[in-house]
Amino acid sequence: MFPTADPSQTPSIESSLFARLTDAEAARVRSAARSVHKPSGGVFFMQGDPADAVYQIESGRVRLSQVTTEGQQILLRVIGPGTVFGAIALAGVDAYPVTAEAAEGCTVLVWPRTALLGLIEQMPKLAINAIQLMAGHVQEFQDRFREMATQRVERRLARTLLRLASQTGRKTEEGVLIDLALTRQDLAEMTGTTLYTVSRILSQWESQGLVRSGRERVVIRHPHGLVKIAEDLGESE
Amino acid sequence: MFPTADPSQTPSIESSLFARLTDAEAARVRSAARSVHKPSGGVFFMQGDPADAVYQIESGRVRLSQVTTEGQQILLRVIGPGTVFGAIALAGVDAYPVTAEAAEGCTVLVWPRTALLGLIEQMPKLAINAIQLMAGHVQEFQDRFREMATQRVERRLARTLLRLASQTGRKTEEGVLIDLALTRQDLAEMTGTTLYTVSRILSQWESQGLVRSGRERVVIRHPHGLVKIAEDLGESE
DNA sequence: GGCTTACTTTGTGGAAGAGCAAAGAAGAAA
DNA sequence: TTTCTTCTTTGCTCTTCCACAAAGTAAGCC
Repeated sequence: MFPTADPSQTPSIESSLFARLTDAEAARVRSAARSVHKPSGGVFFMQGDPADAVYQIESGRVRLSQVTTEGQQILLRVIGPGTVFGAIALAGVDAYPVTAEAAEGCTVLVWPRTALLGLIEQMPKLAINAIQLMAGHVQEFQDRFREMATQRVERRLARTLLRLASQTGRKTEEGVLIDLALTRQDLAEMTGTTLYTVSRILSQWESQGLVRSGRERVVIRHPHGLVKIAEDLGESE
Repeated sequence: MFPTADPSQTPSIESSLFARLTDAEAARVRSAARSVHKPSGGVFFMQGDPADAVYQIESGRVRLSQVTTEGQQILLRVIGPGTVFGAIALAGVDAYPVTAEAAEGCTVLVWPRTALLGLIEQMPKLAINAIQLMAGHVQEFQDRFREMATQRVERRLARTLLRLASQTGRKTEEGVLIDLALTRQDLAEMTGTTLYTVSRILSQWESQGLVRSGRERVVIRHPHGLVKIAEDLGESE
């Protein structure tokens, strides 16, 4: 009942590169990578850097953001263990379109682009996995684009929180805690609004008992209420 | 100077499935498809249909649209010859997330999902091509998402028109004619606004001599002016 | 503790754009 | 031709949301 069965809600498949590989194959893929650690704030790559490696998170969280030509920043996603990023390198694009930085201490696997391409040549299942990965992203951004085009801020914010909760939420006795140091500014960038509007909406929700929020912290006390807002169920249960 | 060198402008690579295949390989891939014709308005697949085939346009134009749970429609893209669509079927997703219909009489190549997957197993280059295809879409929608989140309607509309012009525009003595029967409603759905706002902006541009617009018709008379709006170059140059 | 810094809240004003209504074109059909 | 339908324009109102300002609050550091 919580992340809902709404078809438009991004399913967050996060099919790893290793899906449906045999143990031996997985080991082989794994051994082509090296493990790297970054402290909080460390940068994996910057927007514009040559796209020459693919990453998978072992532990920690990574922020993917983008800066517009006018200098406005937006936060595309915050991802956690198991998630692949930088897969665009497989497509022979010259530069990463986003910046990836460690939101906390992170350990990641890194494959040099050419190594992974070589493996794909020999292991079609790996290619299918990569395609699935990409397809998931296409869907996610198509959905978010549509959301952005058709829905109002309050609803988008509700969705952002629900997405974050389902990805990295942790149950506490108070509710689902979003276990990331996200400022109002960050939430605003993810939702496509301003920090002021985020603050106002959260205050309103707090007065309704839906959430409890503090500095860089949001606890969802009544997920069902947020889902109602996210899907505009009006007053029907 | 026209479609611009702005990095955020979607490059529209449209790398076909056939890129970098030898003639023999291309012929083999080609022979796994059957050619199908649809009259204008014909539907290739509906949002929600089982995703069991991949398409490439030989001639004509195809509209890809999506309907939200509330019944709002948006027009994601209008694509032309050479463009692949329905590639999501490769990812083993159960249903197409969009509806594809012929905007005019269309001839397309159709690959059954399983056939193409079989070919991919034997032809790694094909897999890479598919990955490239997907990666292009990820970038496109990431860009459009960012655009939507950070930019105002006027600029988004300018970009929409420039994109359409570069894809399907035809030079006339009056300017670049967008050679598609797109209503104000269609443009609004692509841009993420209302038909009223589109109409107003076009009127304004017309009075400035930038475009000439009529029923389901837009001629860009002064592309550079639109580019200026799309990129907010102010009065420079 | 007090000081500094970063984050958050809230008030106010204003602009962008949505939404409705109604009238005007442009095709299509009869 | 006239009629019908669809698309477009424009005026008006109203909501949403942005933007700035200023004060409040929490965290880190000396």
